[in-house]
Amino acid sequence: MEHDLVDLFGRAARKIRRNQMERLAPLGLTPGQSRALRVITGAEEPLRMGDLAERLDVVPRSATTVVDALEEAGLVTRAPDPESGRSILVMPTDRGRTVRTLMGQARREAVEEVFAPLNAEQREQLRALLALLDT
Amino acid sequence: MEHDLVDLFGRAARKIRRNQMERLAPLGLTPGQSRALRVITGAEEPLRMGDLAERLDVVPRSATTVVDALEEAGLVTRAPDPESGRSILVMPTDRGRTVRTLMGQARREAVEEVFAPLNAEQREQLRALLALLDT
DNA sequence: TATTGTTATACTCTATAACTATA
DNA sequence: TATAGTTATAGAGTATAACAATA
Repeated sequence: MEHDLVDLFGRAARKIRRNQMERLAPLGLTPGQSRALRVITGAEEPLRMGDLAERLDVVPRSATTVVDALEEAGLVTRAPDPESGRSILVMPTDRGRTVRTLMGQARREAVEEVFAPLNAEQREQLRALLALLDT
Repeated sequence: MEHDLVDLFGRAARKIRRNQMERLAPLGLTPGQSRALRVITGAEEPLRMGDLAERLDVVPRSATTVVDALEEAGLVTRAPDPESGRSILVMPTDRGRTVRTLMGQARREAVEEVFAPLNAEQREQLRALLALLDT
């Protein structure tokens, strides 16, 4: 095995990405849209665009693109923030919440497929190590 | 921490990608080009395009793009395979080998920065877990 | 003048499909 | 007809810079 950590990361990331695209396509979602929908439906309060971008770990401009797509698909709506005036709030529609549920199922199947070589203990180990990197 | 394995993977992958782009930019390389140059310079024999694609885990068309860029930068050359006629061999130039060395340095610095939160034992654990996924 | 989000634009990575040349 | 690589094209993700509206 001549692959270093970065290589192995890239290989796993490509595999995950392909799997996600395949599983999410029937729902009309890309992996990035699914991620954003998960954050938006998971938030306790409607999110401002800037906060969404931060949680997604992307620049604000990138959040605009993904919310445009989700809005056009009828899964989220934008509304002016009554408290700010220059902020915009994003919140899920009923359909968005429904799709979010279906998506969760697809996602679990995807995880099961990609991480099949790891047992429960190994997955937890991996999760803990990756969490350390997320700082 | 509300992130699952796939999320954490994505977050780490984005961090690695940003770091690599920054470190490799001074060399005029993208992460994908650097990866290909590493495979090409690391091969014992000149590689056929198809073999390169396979080792990079991409479709042949994607190998064409990256080799185009490396060739234009004077880091690799293409030559017809004397044994096949419809195959094309890719091999590094002297400059390609030089850049490969500089690149190795940049890469080690990048790894050190991104994986700083992990000690040697944890990195080895992570490497082993990721290797299990690479099947 | 600083902040929030968007329009405009570009680049990286990857993929499918159709075509060319060879076998 | 099957294989190797390329041309043509597209879509997903991300980014910087310039701008409008608001504060």
